[in-house]
Amino acid sequence: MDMVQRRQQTKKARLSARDWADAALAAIGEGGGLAAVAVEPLAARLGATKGSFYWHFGSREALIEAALARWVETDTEEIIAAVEVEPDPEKRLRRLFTQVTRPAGGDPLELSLLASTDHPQVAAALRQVTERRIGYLAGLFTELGFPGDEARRRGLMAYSFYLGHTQLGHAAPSTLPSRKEFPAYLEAAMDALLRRGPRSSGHPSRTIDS
Amino acid sequence: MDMVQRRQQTKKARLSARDWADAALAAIGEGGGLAAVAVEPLAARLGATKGSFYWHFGSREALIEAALARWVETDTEEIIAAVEVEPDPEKRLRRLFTQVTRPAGGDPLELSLLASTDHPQVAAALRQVTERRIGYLAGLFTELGFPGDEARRRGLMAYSFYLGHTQLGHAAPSTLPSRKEFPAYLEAAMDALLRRGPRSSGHPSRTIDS
DNA sequence: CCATGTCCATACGCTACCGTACGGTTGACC
DNA sequence: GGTCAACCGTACGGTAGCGTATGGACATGG
Repeated sequence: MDMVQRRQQTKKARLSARDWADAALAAIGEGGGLAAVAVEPLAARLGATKGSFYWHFGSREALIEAALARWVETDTEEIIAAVEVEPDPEKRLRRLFTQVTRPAGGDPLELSLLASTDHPQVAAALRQVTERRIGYLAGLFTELGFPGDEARRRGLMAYSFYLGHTQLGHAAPSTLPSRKEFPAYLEAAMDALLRRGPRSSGHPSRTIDS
Repeated sequence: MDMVQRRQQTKKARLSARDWADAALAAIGEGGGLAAVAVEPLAARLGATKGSFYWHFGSREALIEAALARWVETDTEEIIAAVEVEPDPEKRLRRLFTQVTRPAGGDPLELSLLASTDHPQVAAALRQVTERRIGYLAGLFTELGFPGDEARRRGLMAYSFYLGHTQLGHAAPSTLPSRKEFPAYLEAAMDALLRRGPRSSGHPSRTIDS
């Protein structure tokens, strides 16, 4: 009847602040957006009570802040790092997009955060990762030989496309191409983003081959 | 001191169901998303009480439904109609995007709805306008001479771009081009969407890895 | 074996909101 | 000028969540 037994059976392990932060992120991802970060439901989910929570955190806001901090550093950098192994920048871009845009779905956590911009902490976190990502993309296009302005523009277009696609996958998945048509769709998008051409000087009439 | 005075001073006009629906939409647009549709705050805003509300509507859900219905038919169709006066499809596309993507901001109402997809009614309304808009865009690209598949793809890309841009304008406006750089940015985007190239059918040339 | 700091449960008050009950007002029409 | 239905205010009960108070339980070092 001692504690060793109880720990094994009922996993009554003590909770850490990180446990709460992770639970908060999980809850956000599962639905309801930021509103899902509610102390009492989370406590129930963890098999604990508010008593535990208010020992680790001073308030709900503090939990949100901790969870967001965790998200900012884990989410974006991991993907970038995973893609950086590829030396060729064009292949890197393609790999990035095949990895990050799926025929349906998309990261629900990120979606929920995008949907909670009215909260100042979330807005700040979002600005941070957005700038990081667009910066990375712009760098990619620079590597591909585009001049500064144009690289930035294309980075923006690429990220806008990603954002919109993610949004679509969540709000109207039926409009997205099926799994079979998807490669052609992605290829068309990459094509539009990568093509070089004589713009800004006249009509976009001529089609430039490579 | 009598009622005539009061009516003139304090505009104590009776409220209609539409007044409530409009107030609901306004509240959504101003912040908080769907959560801003709360009976008691709306009542205060209208200078009335719940007693009035529950005479016109059976529940908060009924109000949401009414407000969404109103939004669906007014918002999308108006813009399409306004743009349809232009006969040339390419100019129509450009006009559409210059009208709908601004250097910052974007329709806050639409943003808030996008952020409330967890609510089933909102999800349905969103699906409806999304399909309508993508369909319209695809039709535009068909008019421009693209074959069916490709037109649909470009319509999707165009709408994804729009969605992402709107999202960016709300979540990280500082990343968007300034008012001065904006025309060039939009032009680059139109250019990417409109250019015809050697990849519409068959295999994706040799740009793909291997 | 007991003392102390760590961790947690229980119980409580507070606020914001939904929905209901019911009585009062207003205005059109007879 | 009375009547009836449309319209609205007030008062109430119910729920969900935040934050606080307080008394344990449990481990660990003395």
